[in-house]
Amino acid sequence: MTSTDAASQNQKLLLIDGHSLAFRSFYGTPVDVFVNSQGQHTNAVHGFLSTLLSLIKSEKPSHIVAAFDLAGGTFRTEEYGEYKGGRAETPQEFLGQVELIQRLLEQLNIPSVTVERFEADDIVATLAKIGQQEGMEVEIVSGDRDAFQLVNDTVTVLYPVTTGPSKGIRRMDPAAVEEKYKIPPHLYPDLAAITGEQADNLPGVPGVGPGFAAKWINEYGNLDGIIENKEKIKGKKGEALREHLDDVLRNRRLNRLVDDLELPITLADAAEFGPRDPETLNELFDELEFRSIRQRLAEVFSDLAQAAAARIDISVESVQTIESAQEFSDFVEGALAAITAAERPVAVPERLARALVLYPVVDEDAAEAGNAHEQNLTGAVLLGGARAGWIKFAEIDAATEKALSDWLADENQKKIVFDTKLNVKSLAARGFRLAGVVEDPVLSSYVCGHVPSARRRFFEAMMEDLTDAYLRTEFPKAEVKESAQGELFSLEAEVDLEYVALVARYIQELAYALHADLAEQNQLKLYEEIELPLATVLAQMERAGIAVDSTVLAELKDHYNTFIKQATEEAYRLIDHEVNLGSPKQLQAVLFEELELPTTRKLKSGYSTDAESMADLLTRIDPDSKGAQFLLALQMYRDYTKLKQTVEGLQKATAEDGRIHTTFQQNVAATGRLSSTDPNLQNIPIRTEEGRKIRGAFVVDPRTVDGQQYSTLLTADYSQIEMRIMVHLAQDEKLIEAYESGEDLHRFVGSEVFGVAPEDVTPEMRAKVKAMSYGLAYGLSRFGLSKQLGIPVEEAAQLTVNYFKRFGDVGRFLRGTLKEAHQDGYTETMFGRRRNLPDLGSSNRARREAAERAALNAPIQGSAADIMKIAMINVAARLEAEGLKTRMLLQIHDELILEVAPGEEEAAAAVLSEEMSRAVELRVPLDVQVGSGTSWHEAGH
DNA sequence: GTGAAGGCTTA
DNA sequence: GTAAGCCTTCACA
Repeated sequence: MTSTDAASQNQKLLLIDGHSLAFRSFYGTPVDVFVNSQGQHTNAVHGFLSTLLSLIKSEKPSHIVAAFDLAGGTFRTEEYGEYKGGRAETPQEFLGQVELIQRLLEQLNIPSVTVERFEADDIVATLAKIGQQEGMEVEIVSGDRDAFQLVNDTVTVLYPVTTGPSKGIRRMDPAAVEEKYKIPPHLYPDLAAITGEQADNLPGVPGVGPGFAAKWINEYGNLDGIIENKEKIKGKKGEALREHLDDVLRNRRLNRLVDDLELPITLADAAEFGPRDPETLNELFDELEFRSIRQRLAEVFSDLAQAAAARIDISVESVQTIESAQEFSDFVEGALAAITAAERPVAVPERLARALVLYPVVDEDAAEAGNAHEQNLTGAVLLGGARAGWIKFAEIDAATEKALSDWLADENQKKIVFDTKLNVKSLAARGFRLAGVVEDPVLSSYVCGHVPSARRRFFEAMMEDLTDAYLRTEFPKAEVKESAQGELFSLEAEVDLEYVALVARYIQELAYALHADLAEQNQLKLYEEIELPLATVLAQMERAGIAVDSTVLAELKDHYNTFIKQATEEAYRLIDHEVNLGSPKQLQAVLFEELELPTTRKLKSGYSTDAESMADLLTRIDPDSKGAQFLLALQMYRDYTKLKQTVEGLQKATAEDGRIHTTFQQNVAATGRLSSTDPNLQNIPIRTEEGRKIRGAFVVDPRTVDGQQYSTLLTADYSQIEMRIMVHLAQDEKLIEAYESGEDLHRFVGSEVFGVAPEDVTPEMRAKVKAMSYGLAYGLSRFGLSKQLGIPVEEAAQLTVNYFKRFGDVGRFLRGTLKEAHQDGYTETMFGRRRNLPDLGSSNRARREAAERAALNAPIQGSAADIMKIAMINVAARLEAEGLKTRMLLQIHDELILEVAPGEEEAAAAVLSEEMSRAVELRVPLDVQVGSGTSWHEAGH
């Protein structure tokens, strides 16, 4: 193979018929969504760029050229005045968009070629020929069928289909053309000459379509052959052909593409595409008011840049074992100096230029034996650049431990830590305090929109996913070898130093890439002022846990069990046999076959047996019937089984210290909320009296631990925080006033919507507007509202109309939120937290509408989450600053639970309610309700 | 053992 | 209609 062959081997030339793609994009992208504030429509520009980016990503061209038509005549109009005549006038909204596309292409360094008196097609044909001669693969993006004549083994036409079900790019290779037209591509112009081309205003032979044209071509070889044998063609169609032969010949002259034009560019000019100057490009995007697509563009081109650059090895140079205080300080100094010296794929962000990776290493054996909520540490890896140090806790003297301890607690010694919350806990268990964490990939990736799926929340999976996404390489997995017995076991019992140091190096490179992404997305503030400090607060809460009274739990379990037994026996008696009441499948057989009850809503297989369906069934059947009695027994069985399971879960989760230590997930909820697992303490029952009893088992710790006692539990919750945020964001003066006056909001809204005095608002009216108001924050539809309230859809629709008539600002706010979300592809909370919603662009209606509801809710729910997080940080800081021993234990979205030290009751209540209500200043007051008692049940009253 | 389906709890 | 987590059953490895 010669060197030229090698060079051209992977070269691919992408040719774009600019006007054609612009037009296709115009009709394939909603026109009313893409308008900038100057009133310039930009939908064609957006669609064009979007297609271009997908093509660059999927086709990986080495060269790109766009060809455009010029205004004014071409050699074709000179020959035939009506060529392309009779077209509808260009839509008003399309005007100016081609110029914008050309400016965009210029910024992307993609040549836009025009030639006087010729069309874009001719330029494309010329370039296709040149590319082919150079041995390149050629792909032509064009919605003009004339381009099909260029198709051969190395030239493909990518034909955009912008509407209909088969939306996307159709790849027209020789086989595809032949399949569609039953003739080889080079004969396509012969066929088109006969049938004519409506789009070009070229009439063909009347009554002859592509079927007959193809038949003739196959019979006589080509158009010339047909003309030679024209007398042999019989019937009306033969007659019509002979009559319109001049048209056919003219069509054939006009649809022949010219492939030997003189062009103002060479192929070399097409090879250097990519953003020219980020600032100018951003200015153009600002002008277009495009947001989300910038990210896509950056991704596409950073992929290219990374693929083009030689892959940089992520490796560790040396691992030094640190055994003395002197070695420790020498190492820290050396590692800090090594940061900038190391070779790496990503530049070091300035804020991380003097930060070392801290990677505490878990003792696997001890971890399995000990309790799960704290890891047992065997030592720690420190790393700067490619230099690693290893400190084994068991093998250092007091002076070394002191040096390490001081370094960990010094907030001026900056650290990069993967999972701050976990490591603050683990280090605390060993008596170390951790401060100065400036980067945590768990949190930065979350803020950047990376929400790990439930199954990929563990360390290795996250490292794999983030390494793939940000470093474009593979994360090396821990080695697992087979033992002689064939069992799999990890070799990490004896710490594999080389490996853990390498992991630290990957954490470092991820930190750099993620931190840069944070800065780019303008989210450093949210990250540094909320998420990072919150991690330490949460670590303290998890470490504290909440005390439970195991006697109460045991009694509750017995209590619930008696009802379960009663319900089970009653159910069996009614149907004369046993059945597993926990099995929906078996229940279906009993209810709908044996008892022949009316059917409920359909599921994938069978009919629903859920509580709502059962309640509905009860209203439809004779209350004295066997069926009704069975349903009542089932309801009781379900209610009490659920409660018993909850109690059992809590019993299992109670640690040796008599407390339950939940884990707060800080990086899994799409809106910015926390979640709680192992066990979930955010869904402890409250709505029924029987369920509420479980809250009585959560108590203030009766014991004295390390000389510390506690006297009460203190709870505080925000009242109607999401409604208040909606009113604030919508700036609805009437609702703001209602909140300021301290009036019952739903009563006020009810009086407005139903046009009665506030005192005349009935409970039904109040319930309706309350559901409506909350529905708004959930992106409600009139169908959802009608179902919720059990009223006809028309009444729900009328209610909505009346609501927005009175509170127009709320409607405007919601519409504006949706429009912005569509434009940007994401929503933002008051503090700039983003939620990406790629499904807003889905062609699947159900998915799109679900994304729209999420878009309406995310800014509201997310802002509430932000506010609570700020309050938590401030509460923790105030408690510490005032030297109080009172501590925070739980957060349940809009509620905080504190354990109060004796004598601090008043001070703690003041701190809590003050910090919660002043976490943010809104146009409406943030009411906080406080309660206290010796149990959660009592405090919640 | 694993994963989906169905069901239920919270804010 | 939003956002979560956890339980049991059942079919499949």
